[in-house]
Amino acid sequence: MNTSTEENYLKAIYHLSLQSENVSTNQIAASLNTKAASVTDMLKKLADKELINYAKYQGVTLTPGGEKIALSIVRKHRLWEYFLVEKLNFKWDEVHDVAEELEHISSKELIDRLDDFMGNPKYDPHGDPIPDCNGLFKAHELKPVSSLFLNDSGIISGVRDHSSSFLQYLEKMQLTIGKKIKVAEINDYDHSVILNSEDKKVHISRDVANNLLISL
Amino acid sequence: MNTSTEENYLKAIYHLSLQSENVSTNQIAASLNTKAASVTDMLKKLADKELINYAKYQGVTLTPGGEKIALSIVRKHRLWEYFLVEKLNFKWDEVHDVAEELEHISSKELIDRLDDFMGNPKYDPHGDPIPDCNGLFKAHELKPVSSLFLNDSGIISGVRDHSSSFLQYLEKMQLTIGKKIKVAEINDYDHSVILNSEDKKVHISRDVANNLLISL
DNA sequence: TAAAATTTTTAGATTAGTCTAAAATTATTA
DNA sequence: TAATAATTTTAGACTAATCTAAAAATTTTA
Repeated sequence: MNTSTEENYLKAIYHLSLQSENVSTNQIAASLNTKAASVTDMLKKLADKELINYAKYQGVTLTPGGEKIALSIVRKHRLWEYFLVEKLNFKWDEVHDVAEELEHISSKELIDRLDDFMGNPKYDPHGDPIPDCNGLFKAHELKPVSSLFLNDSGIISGVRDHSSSFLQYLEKMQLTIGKKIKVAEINDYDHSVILNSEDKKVHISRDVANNLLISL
Repeated sequence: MNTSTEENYLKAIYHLSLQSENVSTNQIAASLNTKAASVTDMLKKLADKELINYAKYQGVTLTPGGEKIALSIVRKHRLWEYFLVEKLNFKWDEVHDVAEELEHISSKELIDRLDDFMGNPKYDPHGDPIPDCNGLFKAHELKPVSSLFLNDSGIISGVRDHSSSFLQYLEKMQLTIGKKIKVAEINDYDHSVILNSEDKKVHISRDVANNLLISL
């Protein structure tokens, strides 16, 4: 078994790997709110366990074993988020911290039964795909609202920013997962966008448009 | 906040306190599968935090603050056990270890919502009372089968031994929570007991009779 | 391409929890 | 009640994870 801390490092490396091939010590330190020196120590430990490929100064990648563990943590995190929202009526901006704790409960039996109990959901409350018990998942084909052209339309299916302030903002604007939207206007000057959603016009900034993801 | 380890010590002291007024270092060591020296270290720490009353060589008791924390852990443990059995179809002998992990999830909001989700159950799958969100609970008035006389009857409402081997044995004998039983025969020689349960006779040893609890 | 800036690693401490072995205290019993 | 036994505490060491400060390596830039 691995410690929660090791699991958190593997998960962080997994998420960072989706952006850049080789993940740097500083990137990991930033994402875990820790110091580079601490990261180096842990990288040595994870490399000894053959969970990451690590060469001094060269950054890291996950080995297949490390990725398997990372995916099991992601699976647990997303299934617990789904449970909190769908069964316990938490709001989508309230679940992250609790799921960060729950994801380290080790029982595989527990998580597989929880998955069945909820009907094997494919996406969590933020639209992120939930790996199945073998670590497999199919991601939506998502693009940011900012990449759409005038009169393009789509369905809100995910977010790039998971911060509660962003999620609360979307909630207030009624731009939540599943809503159908259409681009009514694009402002050339500041790249803000006016959307049509359920017969109402919603004006969002370039930043928001960049972090709001659509499927067609 | 306290660490999981501190919580485990407080919980152990709480359970041991139900048996004997002052709890000894060795009792705690045995119940946590650790060594007396480790316990002494932790007792100092808990005393510094004013969670226990501790005088060298004299054993410990919980302070009101320590008891409050212990009860919150017991509440979480029992509610999670109820969830595992009632919602996820675990058997009553399979839930202990998972609940030992889940009881350390810190969110009070989570556990109070879980409580509501399940309809605020009063007893866990082993018949132990579940403290409410203020730490209050009413215990069943329970007595062991071994204390009954011929032709006495009652309802199986709890167990003294929580080991999975004992629980599995009861399951096999169909002596589970809620079953009505009547003492059909008491063997003077070995104190074994023959029970009538649902028109069937069940023969149990003195040991089993001692660990099986009845309400009238 | 050499100097400067940045990133990463090493060295050495610190904290929480644990351990063994030895010393101190308390309890038992003869 | 003095010797013995049992329990408890202290002393000193170890592991996991973290930190600061300094050294080493890499990258940037002029």
